[in-house]
This record gives sequence, structure tokens and C-alpha cells, in this order.
Amino acid sequence: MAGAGAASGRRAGAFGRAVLKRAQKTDTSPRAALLPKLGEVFRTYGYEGASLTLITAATGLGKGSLYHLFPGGKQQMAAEVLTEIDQWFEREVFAPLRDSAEPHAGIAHMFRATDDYFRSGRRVCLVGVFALGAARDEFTDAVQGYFDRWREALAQALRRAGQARAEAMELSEDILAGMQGALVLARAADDHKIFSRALKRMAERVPKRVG
Amino acid sequence: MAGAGAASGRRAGAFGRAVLKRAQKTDTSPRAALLPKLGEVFRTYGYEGASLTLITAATGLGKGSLYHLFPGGKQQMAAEVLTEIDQWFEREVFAPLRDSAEPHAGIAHMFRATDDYFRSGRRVCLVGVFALGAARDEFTDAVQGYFDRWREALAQALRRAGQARAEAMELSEDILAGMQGALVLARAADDHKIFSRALKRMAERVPKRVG
DNA sequence: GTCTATATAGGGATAGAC
DNA sequence: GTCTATCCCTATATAGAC
Repeated sequence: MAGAGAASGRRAGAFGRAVLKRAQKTDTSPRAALLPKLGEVFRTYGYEGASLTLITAATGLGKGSLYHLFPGGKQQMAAEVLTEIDQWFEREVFAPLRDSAEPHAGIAHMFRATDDYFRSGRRVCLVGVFALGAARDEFTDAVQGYFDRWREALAQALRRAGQARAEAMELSEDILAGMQGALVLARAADDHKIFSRALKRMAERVPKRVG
Repeated sequence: MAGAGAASGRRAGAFGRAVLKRAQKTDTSPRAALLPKLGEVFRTYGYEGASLTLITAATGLGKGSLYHLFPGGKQQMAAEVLTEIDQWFEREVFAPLRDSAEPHAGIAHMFRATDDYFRSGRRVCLVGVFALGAARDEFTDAVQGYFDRWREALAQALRRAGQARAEAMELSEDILAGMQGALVLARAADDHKIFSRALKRMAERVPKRVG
């Protein structure tokens, strides 16, 4: 779930489907199926804590198979997981924020998709976990880009919704920080409702549509 | 720095000083001097990533010395670091929130002390780092207690400042989450100003004193 | 493409000299 | 109280059989 490709393969001949797949960069190779499982291991144990033993247990594959699929080892696994996460957010969150005709709809969609993705607070943010640790320096671009493009897309939607430039910048920063912090607090207290409450309050801080 | 004991040993005879030390639990043993250095290693590399090799480099002590001082190994080191952090916040942040005659003064003091402690965003929160990783389960009480008592002390100050019970609970949660999230974003973007901006905006969300 | 060795390095931890 | 030397285990990674 939450992975790429859930929306593919709907109605197309063999040729059309292949084109579609390439166009959307949907990967049906065995590696693609592993990425969500790898993601959960990195999320739970962090980059350093995610040992190959834990990874073999989570994936059901031996080390030999893993290195066959990811010759670059753990680093490549994490890099591909980050790429997949980025693509998911680009499609499900950033693009709607930028493209939806009605900016409030895009913002509402962001809150829904985010709540889903983080399982209403039961799941932490892998990019946040990496950002806080030493792994940040090994995955700088992915970590910076994720938050940067999220903030930028959200600020743009807020501006389109009528907010002044400075206020849109500030509120987008507040909302992103509020979500990340709520994930920290939720996991610290082992109480996922902290995240739901925070999401709700942040949605309320978005100025309503005039008229 | 930012550790315990900076305020001790000011003006007291040998006996008075000893009493003072015990009363404040100020520890002048060599172990106490190591805790800040250990803290920085755990903060930077996380619990799993903080290898004894890194720790020996940061402290200038060999493994033998470290195990002489901390027979419980890495676990004990981390536990004592967490205790020291907790004591520092209890003294510099939680107690002022609870005890200051003027609640707004306690809250203002919290923002100043927090800005200092996190070096205006250049430093991440060790408790937050632990909370997000697998170490949380090994240090549950310390991790839960830290955020819990902070939130509780802040909510109490907000109530004393005139806020309704429910609003005080919500705002205290927002402020804690906002700070933690801002530390994540600041480190992700490698831009500590994100934290300062967030602190300022959160201070503005605290209702002003009436009159 | 998957597995079972195996190689090599680094992990945490201990013993014992000084 | 500090060091060096060492133990044993687990880490990542590779080779090669199937």
C-alpha cells in the first residue's frame, strides 16, 4: 500500500499497458514489491539500525537475493525507498496542491492523504527519521527536496487561496513542522491520536474560502 | 554546556559546598563531565549509530575507561545522558513554567531557555531522536516523561495565564509539536533559522496578558 | 533469482597490566 | 582510572552452487 502503481493496469491492451507503465515509471519488477517492506524496516529501526538480518526477516529474502536486486546494498535500498516515497507524495500530495483548480480542495486532499499515509499517526516519517540522524548527509538531496517541495506546493496553494505571500510562507512552515512534530510526540507517547488532533487543528488554521 | 552544575560552587565553605552538591544532585565526578560529550554523540548519530569508536573519539577515553565509568555500557551512558537532560529541563524549563508567580514570565523563560538549549536550531533534540527510533522501547519512561511533563507544565502555565482548560491543552500540544517539527525541518534543510522563526510564531500564539 | 557458505571488518564488552 | 589486547558476535558484502 501507499506504494506506487496502485492505480495502474486498469484498462489497456498489453502494449498500452507497457507504455503506461513506462510513462508513469511504474515498476512491476520484484524490486518494486520489496520497497514498501524495506521502507517499514528503515522507518522502524532507522538507517543504521536496519541490519540486513532484520531486512531478510522482513522481506523473506536471503542476503544473496537482496544483493542481486540491490547491488549497492543498504544504501541503494534506502535510496530507492526514498525515491518511491518522493514519487508517492509528488503524485498524491504535491501535484494536487499545485494543480487543483480549487486550492482549498488541494489542501483538503493533502490532509486526507497525509493522514492516510501516516496511518493516522501510527507510522513515523521516514524522511524525518533520516533528517534527524547521520543518514541525512548521505541522502541530502532526497531529504531536502521532500520537505522543500512540500512546503513550496503548500505555500503556493495558500497564496492561491488568498493569503499574502509572507503569511503563506509562514503557515506552510508551521503546518509542516506541526505534522512532523506531532509524529514525534505521537510515537514518544505511543498515542497516535496526538497526530490526528494536530492535523485537525492545522486544517482549522487554513483561512476559509471567502464568500 | 547546557548541562547540570554550571551554577554550582559559587560561595560556600567546603562543608556547605558538599551539602549543596548533594542537595542539587550536582555531580562533579569524571562521569558528569562526560555526559555532555556523550549527549552530542547520541544526538548526532542516534543510539544505534553511536559506536564505541565514535564515543572514544569524542571523549578522548579508551573503551576500558568508559566501561570502568559506565559498567552498563552504551545503555547506561544513554540512560544517564537522558537523566541529565531531564534534570536540566526540569530545572530550567518545567519548574519555571509551574512556579513563576507571573505565568507569562515562565512561558517567556521557556522560549529563551529552549532557544539556548537547541542552539537556535543548530542542535536537534536527543529525546526526539530516540523517540523516533527503536531506542524508544529501551528508554520508554525517559522519553514519555520528558514530553509529558513539559506539556503538562506548559498547559498549567497557559491556564494560569487565563486560557480555558481545553485551549491550554491544545496549545501546549501545538507548541511542543511545533518545536520538535521545526528541529526536524531545520536539520533537513540545514537551515537553523527555521527553528528561530517557528519559536517566534509560537510565542505569538500565546494569548497576551489582559490589562 | 534464490540459496548457503564464506570473507572481512567493526560492533560491544572484558581482562589484566600499569 | 587508564590503557592495550583480546574475545566473541554481528555487521556488510561477496562467491559460487543450484
